Amino acid sequence: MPEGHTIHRLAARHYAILGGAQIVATSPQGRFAAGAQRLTGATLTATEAYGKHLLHHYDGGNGGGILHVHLGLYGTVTDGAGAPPAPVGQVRLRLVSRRHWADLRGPAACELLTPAEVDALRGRLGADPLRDDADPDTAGAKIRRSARPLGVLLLDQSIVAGVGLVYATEVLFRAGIAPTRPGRRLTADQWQAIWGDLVDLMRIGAQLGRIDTVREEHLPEATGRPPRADRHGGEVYVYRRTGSPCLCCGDTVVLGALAARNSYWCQTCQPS
DNA sequence: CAGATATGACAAC
DNA sequence: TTGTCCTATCTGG
Repeated sequence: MPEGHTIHRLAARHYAILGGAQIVATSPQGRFAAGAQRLTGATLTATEAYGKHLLHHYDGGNGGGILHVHLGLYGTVTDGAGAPPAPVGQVRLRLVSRRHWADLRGPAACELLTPAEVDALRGRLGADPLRDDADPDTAGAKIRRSARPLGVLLLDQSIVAGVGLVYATEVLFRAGIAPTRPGRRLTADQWQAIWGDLVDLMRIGAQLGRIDTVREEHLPEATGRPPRADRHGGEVYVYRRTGSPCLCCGDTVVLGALAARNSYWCQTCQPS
């Protein structure tokens, strides 16, 4: 779940259900007890997302502050209306207002930051396709200057913030470029196309709440193949489809390893 | 029920 | 590059 679209969606969702309300925070698991204590009685005044980082701004209470959450690989958030249910599993943080509740499990980061620390966090993040203040030109310059493979560069959060393995994999398929190609072999036009596609895809992802990258016009007409639900919830061309036929040309999707992370591509549709 | 797996990131060799 | 963090879910026996 947790690529940038999920985090932006959570920021909006949390403001919708908890914004402007006084919060009672607890840490049923215990690992964020001190932080929950500080948030209790505070009002959630704003939420925002930078890449894969979620921020809640709290005023008042026992100190308030800025809550920083990074879901990492396993983190999840659930929420609901009315009184919260008995905690199930390892709930790091539970936020409760008069009308709603939200539970956080398994985050890589759950901490309170000062404004200066938030500035530092922003400073080490690159262009976020889901933010209006993104600077794609700087990101493009870094990529087109690098010898590292595109499959690695697109995952570098200091270059592009919020893109994860699924979006990086799929946007390169849609661009017809192998993830092994060095960044410096990318033309300015190709970067523009990739950036624009990331903006489109991630906006759709934030709206739908899942990653869906397959375009009807790409599919072989004759098959009439129904959408294939993948574990991450949407439909994709090559992500985690190792050994299966490419949806466009029928060639076998291959799996590689770039900088200790998997990469998937079609060697026919995506020449190096 | 044990084991493998996962959309991430960082430290340590 | 490898190991570690952290949790839920899915797989096979």
